[in-house]
Amino acid sequence: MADGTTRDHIVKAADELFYRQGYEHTSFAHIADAVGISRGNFYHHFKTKDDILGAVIVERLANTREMLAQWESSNEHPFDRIRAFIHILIANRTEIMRHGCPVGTLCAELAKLEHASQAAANELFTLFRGWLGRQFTLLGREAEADALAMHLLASSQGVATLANTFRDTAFVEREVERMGAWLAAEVPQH
Amino acid sequence: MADGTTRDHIVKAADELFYRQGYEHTSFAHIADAVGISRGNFYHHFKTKDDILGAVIVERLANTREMLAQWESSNEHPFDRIRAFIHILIANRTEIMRHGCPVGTLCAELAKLEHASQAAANELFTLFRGWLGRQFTLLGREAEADALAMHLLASSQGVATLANTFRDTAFVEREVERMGAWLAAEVPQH
DNA sequence: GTCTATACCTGGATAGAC
DNA sequence: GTCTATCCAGGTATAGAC
Repeated sequence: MADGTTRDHIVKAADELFYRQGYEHTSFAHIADAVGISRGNFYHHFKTKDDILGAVIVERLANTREMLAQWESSNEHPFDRIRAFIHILIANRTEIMRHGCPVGTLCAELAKLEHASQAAANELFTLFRGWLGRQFTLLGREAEADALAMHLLASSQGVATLANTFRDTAFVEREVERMGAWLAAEVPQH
Repeated sequence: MADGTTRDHIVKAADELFYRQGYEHTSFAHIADAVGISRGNFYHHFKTKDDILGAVIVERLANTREMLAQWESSNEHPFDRIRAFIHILIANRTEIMRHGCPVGTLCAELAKLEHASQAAANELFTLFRGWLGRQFTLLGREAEADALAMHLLASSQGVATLANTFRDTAFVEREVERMGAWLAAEVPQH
């Protein structure tokens, strides 16, 4: 997202507000206040609120792809790449304890709304799933790569949900430790 | 909930709709249609929409306590009781794949809304947490009982979230299998 | 490209008849 | 205890001036 344009500011503000407050609960007034524009001005940039959500998801997909590429380029060994994935629970723990996982909570909300952008949002999970699966394949676990990827995704989602409910830092650290041990046991050839 | 009264019907319908559509997305019109009463009639039974949510949570807490007592009375050994907990992922898999876990998704939504009933909803998780912890204590894992309970809760939440996203029955069965294996490894003295 | 003003609707909530 | 009628706030969306 090239910084500067009003459209970009709208997407950025909407992204944060959708994460913190939920999509449905966030009104144009909220976004307008955050960006510092008038409500009427939205419709020069987007036709509907759903369009803003669509742009937010496109933005998140791009950011996610970039993050995965980053983890890949800065970690030679797939084992360390997967550890980088696990580590986001620690790196983002403050935000996760406050608002949950941005991917999981968005997909859950859109599922309840039976929203048209549900499939697009689910693609966020699919990105992680595919990427993790490829790392497990590289580690010689080709046959179970997808199952291992799904298990790791599920583990991180569960930690995020309970971290959000109980706001317990020690719990998050303990579970991250456990996930690291699980990973080491699954790919001992490291 | 004694069957029969209009108030009970409202709570029951609201419970289901809050689960399927989310709390905020469910309007009085939705509930009125489901129960077959007029909108104005609500206010004879409840002062506000929040009051309906409060009644729904009270109802869910009672049902949960009953379910836990049931698992306890119909399973002599704590190991089997914990297995009963894990098994709800299988028993309720159709609903979970459609709408997620009723506890996890409600707590997540209320957290985003910063809703006054957040603490009451979180108590649902606390019921499971305490009950599971007591079972692990009975199994001789007193020191780590709460951590084991939290881990199991997190596992089931993660499975529910991804089941909701990907609607994959095989995934749920695989993860339940895995949870059973984990349990057997944690309490081998069974 | 941004603003103000406003239309239109939905949703929660109230009043009062029956 | 249930209904109809209605109020009011807030939310999305539009029109049109600047």
